Amino acid sequence: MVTNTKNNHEMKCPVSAMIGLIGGKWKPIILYCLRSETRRFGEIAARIPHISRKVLTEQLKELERDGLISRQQFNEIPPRVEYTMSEVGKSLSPIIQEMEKWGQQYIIDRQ
Amino acid sequence: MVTNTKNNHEMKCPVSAMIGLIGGKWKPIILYCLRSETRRFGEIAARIPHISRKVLTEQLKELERDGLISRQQFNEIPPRVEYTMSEVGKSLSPIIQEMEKWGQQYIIDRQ
DNA sequence: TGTATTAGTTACCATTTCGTTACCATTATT
DNA sequence: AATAATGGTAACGAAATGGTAACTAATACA
Repeated sequence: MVTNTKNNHEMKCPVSAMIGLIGGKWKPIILYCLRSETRRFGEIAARIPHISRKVLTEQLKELERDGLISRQQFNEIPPRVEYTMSEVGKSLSPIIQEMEKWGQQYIIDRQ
Repeated sequence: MVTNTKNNHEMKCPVSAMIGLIGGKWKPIILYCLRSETRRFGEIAARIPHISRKVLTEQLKELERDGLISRQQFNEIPPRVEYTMSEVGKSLSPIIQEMEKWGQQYIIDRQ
């Protein structure tokens, strides 16, 4: 999945742009994890088995950079960082739900 | 999304599955190119500048394997091969349209 | 004979993405 | 003094993806 928008073609295709935002191996699951709850870094990691911290960090950074989630850091020891869906991220929910329905049906039909 | 429950986190997330089908650098553009017309290999290549024949072949094969398009080969010289959206592919159109609308708005808002 | 045409394939390389392991800073607790 | 807790980084490598250039088969046509 190509996520950045340096390529002109991709910049002009809104569908590619959107797939770039929510695609990749882990982003759908991360967004699902945050769909209705604010969560700490460690909570997300615990709820998504097999994701490495490095990749989780990277994906969260991208999601934040792209405005889909927001990150709040508390100056405590040990550190606390909370991630929350932004309004932009929430505006995606209906489409993601439709994608989910379609994907489920597709999986069933293909079996 | 059903992925990240403890018992079946091996199971693939339907949203990821769908993104896998239509994601990547060129598939959205290919699907757009075929949305209402049957087209020959060369026509698709001509309408998508900068795509290499190798990658176009690969992506068309995957789209066909996944049931989103169908391929019809005519035994002529020089060869003729036509690609058409399948019913499954067409059933994606409403979602892709929603993605397009959302993506357009996102691009506007981010400028 | 030589060239054009179509829909690819093959070999090879570059870039992107994903994964593993070890490590860090700071404080409270033992 | 050692350890645990949290939210990361750094170094490295493997795998997936994308790109380039050369090549192919079969026939029509000049």
